[in-house]
Amino acid sequence: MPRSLPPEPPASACPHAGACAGAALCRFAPPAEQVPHPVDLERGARLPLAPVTGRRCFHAVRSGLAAVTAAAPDGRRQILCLNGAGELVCPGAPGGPGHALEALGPTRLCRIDLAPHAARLARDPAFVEALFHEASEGLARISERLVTLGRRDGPSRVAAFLCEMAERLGHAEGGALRLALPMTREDMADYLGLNPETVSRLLGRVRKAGLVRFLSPTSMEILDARALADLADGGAWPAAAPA
Amino acid sequence: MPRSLPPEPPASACPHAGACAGAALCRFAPPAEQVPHPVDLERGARLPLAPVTGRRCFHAVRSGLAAVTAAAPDGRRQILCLNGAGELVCPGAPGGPGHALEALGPTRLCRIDLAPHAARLARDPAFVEALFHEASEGLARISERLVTLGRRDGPSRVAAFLCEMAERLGHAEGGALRLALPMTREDMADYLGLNPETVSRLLGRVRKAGLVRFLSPTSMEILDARALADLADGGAWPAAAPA
DNA sequence: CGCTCTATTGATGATTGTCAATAATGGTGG
DNA sequence: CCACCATTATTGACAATCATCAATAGAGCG
Repeated sequence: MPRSLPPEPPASACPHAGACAGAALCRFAPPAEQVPHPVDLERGARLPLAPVTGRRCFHAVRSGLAAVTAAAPDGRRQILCLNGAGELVCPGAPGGPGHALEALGPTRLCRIDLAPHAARLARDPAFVEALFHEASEGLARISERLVTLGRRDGPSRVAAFLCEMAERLGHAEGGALRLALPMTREDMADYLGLNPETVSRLLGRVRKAGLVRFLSPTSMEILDARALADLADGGAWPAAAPA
Repeated sequence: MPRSLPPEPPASACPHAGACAGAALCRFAPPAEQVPHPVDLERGARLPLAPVTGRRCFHAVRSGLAAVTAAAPDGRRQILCLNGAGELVCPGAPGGPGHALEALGPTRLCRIDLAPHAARLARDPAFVEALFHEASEGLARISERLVTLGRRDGPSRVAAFLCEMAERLGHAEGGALRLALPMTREDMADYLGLNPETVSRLLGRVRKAGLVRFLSPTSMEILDARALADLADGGAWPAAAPA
């Protein structure tokens, strides 16, 4: 699995014959441009995010998992947002030095280059409205994350993370909710403002409490989503499961 | 001073005869609407931020200091962004329960209600572009803050905060850079993801190191902006000043 | 002048980070 | 198919940071 691309979602409203998954911006490309521009990245591959190109060239995640990352002053990485299959990488995201779009696993992107049509599109209210809508969504998501990093402790962050990812990327599998996250503990730490050892410890506690079951370090089943949500909201740990 | 409004900046490009300070959106209001809609708030006053109104009704800060706040699951407050005189409260900011625009001191806002013209403006690319531009700016600022909360320790957060506010709200005064912040330690703590006692301690350390001088708890002079910037970027503390 | 809210400071504990060692995983090549 | 290797994950010990509780001091406002 690791060397090959993960499965792709079904075709969507995107005119690129399903090549771009749910890219709200594809429809503004003229028919001649409506062909997929797939970009395959392997884990760790980074695409620089320049402020200029960010408004003319967009990426939709077709499969895999991509992260918009920033560098702290001391060089450490902070993941600003995660985008799974079917999501558009937030337009208006900050670009510049230190910022990049990074693949966390084997990832296929659909590149939407609207630069040749920038002049025309800038006068298309529907296009700019779509742009604003996406930026607005991104703002709402990152605001939620700011609250998480500013006001939640470790257990709450990890629980909230699992809930969020389960909702966005999980899929039912024999009655249980299965979640395959192509992320290392370090990736999670960089997303949550913790360090990898702490993430590992907290995932261990969540496992021992019987809230999740690990099939591998990156694949798990959510056993008690309710308790997880409670924990995310500052609730207490449930008693450890007997088994 | 506390009961009266702080001084206002000079008139800007805003057509409201300088009533709105630098509001990029004012110019889209028809002439009949180009009269000030001042809203005076005293410290602690909160305006609910609904997702719907957020796109039709905007606020520019004419004087004072306003904060977009969110509530953590446990009820604690997290300040998402600060807006001083001359700044437009970020459009596209998330609304909904727990979110509000709160005055941190006596504050006068200029309310820009474009709801009656929403239909027309939605078809004006220049308007939507201005909206996207503002949302994009907000996204860049909040991303920077996410890095701060996720990857900076207390001293670095406080130093970065002082640098940021000095740049945005400070004014030269007899060779020194003076900064009057209408914020309590608790406000700063809610902005920085710390608690008030920690903020107080860290400000004390910054003071003892000779980087700032306090004229009152909310008014200070930046004595060594360079050392402050170094500290914000993870540098070491300079030796304590003799005096 | 006194009152209330805010700020400071101290003592203490909990959480998290750091360093280090071991175990497990996943991929590679024999 | 199995052994090997590099990377990742886990776990422990310890230190540093930050939060909490509490008491005192100071500021702003009536």
